[in-house]
Amino acid sequence: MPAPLTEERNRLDRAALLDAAERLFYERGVQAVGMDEVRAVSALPLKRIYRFFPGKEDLVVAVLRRRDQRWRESLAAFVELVPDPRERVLAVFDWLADWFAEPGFRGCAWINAHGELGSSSEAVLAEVRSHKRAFREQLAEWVGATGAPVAEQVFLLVEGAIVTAGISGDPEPARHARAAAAALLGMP
Amino acid sequence: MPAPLTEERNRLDRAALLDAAERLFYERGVQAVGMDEVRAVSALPLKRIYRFFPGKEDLVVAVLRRRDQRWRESLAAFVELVPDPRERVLAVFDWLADWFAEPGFRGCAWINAHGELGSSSEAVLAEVRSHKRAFREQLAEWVGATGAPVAEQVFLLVEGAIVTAGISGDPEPARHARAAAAALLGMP
DNA sequence: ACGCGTTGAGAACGTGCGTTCTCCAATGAT
DNA sequence: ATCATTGGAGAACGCACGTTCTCAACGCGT
Repeated sequence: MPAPLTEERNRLDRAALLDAAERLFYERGVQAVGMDEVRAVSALPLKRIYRFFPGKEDLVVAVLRRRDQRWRESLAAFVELVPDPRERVLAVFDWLADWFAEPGFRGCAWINAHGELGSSSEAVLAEVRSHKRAFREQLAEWVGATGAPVAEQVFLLVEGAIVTAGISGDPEPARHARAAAAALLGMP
Repeated sequence: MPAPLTEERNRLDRAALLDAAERLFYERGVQAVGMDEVRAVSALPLKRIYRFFPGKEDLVVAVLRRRDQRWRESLAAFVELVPDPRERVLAVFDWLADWFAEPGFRGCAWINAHGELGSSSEAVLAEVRSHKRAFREQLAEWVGATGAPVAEQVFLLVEGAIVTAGISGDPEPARHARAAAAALLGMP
């Protein structure tokens, strides 16, 4: 019964591949990273990489999709510890502040991918829009629970904060966006 | 005295080159456009292009710099027609709404360039930061004139609206951001 | 122990990039 | 008219990419 062993190894290697690709793509951009570098960092034969994903575009999409899961789950796990609806919305910005302060933070992976590939890869564009839609709905539920009809506005603050922190390299936008969200929620 | 004629032709050709490059880079991304395509669209010999700009990176920076001038001047000309300070700030979002609705709108050229080249080109990164700083200061003056200390928050709303409109292809974020700005300015 | 199908490691391939070089026509001074 | 110099048009170069191919080593059923 080597079959289960093979499957287990597949799972691990696939994860290692996505780890390597995600790190490289996020740090340096998709087009600036060659498949050979992905191979070197993942320590997987090129042949096996192309068995997992038939082309680079598929790898990019898979990276974004897995990151979407992790990113939104991590955010949800953090903010849902906060019981009060309005404080819960503000906790989103506390989570952002922690994220912005992480070493190697370089803005939103989906926005970056959109700028780089949004016009040339239909699949990447769809994945970016899917992530943004999912996050927007997630956020809209939390904001909706406060009773204030400002979900879209809070979403724009989050997006602005991520982009600005990514470009400036400064986590400060999280605090300003938090203050703005508090005002919109009627918390003086 | 062919010198003045030559200079005039240089000015025109340089403008045609920047026009071609700006259109191509914005529509399809910088890395997706080859210098040969810039040559074809600008109808200039490659040799002359490389006389104007020693490398593609210099061309990219020049495109961003000229666009920054045009973009901020156009915005200022629009909003400074409005005398009332608070209405003037809201006019920024009306200008954004018009921009978002233009055919071929594909988000913020500087944010896109940052996602694509921010980690590999120091010169592009500096140009992007310079544009964002200049715009932020411009906006801070207009917001400052209202007396409300919310310049940074309004800036984040603008950035969020641009990014979101660029990804979704929908100009609606301008209206939501406008409503949020009005609330922050204390306009019920 | 022994074939035999599968895998790993990396060379090879075709393509397209940014950049430079070649060559010839046009121009302007003598 | 001639000749030196410039500038245009595009071929050529070197390189790096995504992808595919080669071939030796290995594992497993018999």
